[in-house]
Amino acid sequence: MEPSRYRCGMEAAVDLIAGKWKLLILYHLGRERLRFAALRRVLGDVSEKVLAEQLKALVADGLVRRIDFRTVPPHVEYELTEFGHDFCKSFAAVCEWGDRNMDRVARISAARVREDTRGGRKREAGA
Amino acid sequence: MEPSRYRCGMEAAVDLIAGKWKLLILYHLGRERLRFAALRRVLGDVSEKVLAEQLKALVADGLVRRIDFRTVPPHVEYELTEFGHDFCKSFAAVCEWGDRNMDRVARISAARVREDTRGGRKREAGA
DNA sequence: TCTAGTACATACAAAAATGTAAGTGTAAAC
DNA sequence: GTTTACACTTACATTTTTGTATGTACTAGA
Repeated sequence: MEPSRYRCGMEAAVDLIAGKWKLLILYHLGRERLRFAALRRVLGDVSEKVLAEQLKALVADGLVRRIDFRTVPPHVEYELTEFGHDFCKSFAAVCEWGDRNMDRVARISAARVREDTRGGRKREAGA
Repeated sequence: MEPSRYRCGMEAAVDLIAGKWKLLILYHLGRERLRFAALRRVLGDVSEKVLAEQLKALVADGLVRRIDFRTVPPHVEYELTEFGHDFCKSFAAVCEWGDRNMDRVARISAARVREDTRGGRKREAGA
């Protein structure tokens, strides 16, 4: 009944950060402890539903800790666990790379959109 | 008409590796130049369609180079560009982290599946 | 001749991720 | 007393991603 063993560490890491928000969430929580609404603001355009789901998953995976002040109206903060911090640190170089190459990546991204906009040309080879 | 600017380098990086295969593809190509079928084998269970799509995107993004020997039957090899290599290097620490924590992550992943199978129960502990 | 292998493309189906809109209960600010 | 804010949840719709099956043009090997 052994679950899937990864072929390399990268597969394990990818398993934890799948999706387009988790890495960003970890990144921001790595810098400061944040409340739900504050986290949403720094992320830009996540819906509440998606953010709640992602956070729940990160908490379940042991990367993030949820701190509930049990007040009303609610006050909840999120922070990284030790495990989460350790993981997050391994992404420091990625973040720096992104900072250095931001403009280039933005151009790549923009070019991608342009490709999509023009109709993709398709060639009919045979009948 | 400036396209969206990223708020941080991490967003830019995420934009390039979105999906669950690209990071793995970059990782493997970072170690050796590979043919399509060989890459598929090291990745494990990608379908040809998906791999072809991902590779096309990576090539379009300038991270991977496609080398076509123009023979028949076809012989094509894929390798990282300089840009791709540079990016890939920034993930070295992530990979190492994954290697060190592989077992723990495997357990987390397994627990996730079990949760899904049984009815999910929720309990929270205060601060 | 039949099979297997190469590197894909294409039509289609299914699954997963994401988004939208509304609701919940309370309380402080206006 | 109405609005705003908090941290969500739920139902639902849409988008994106992933997978399946098949076809292509060709050749080397059995």
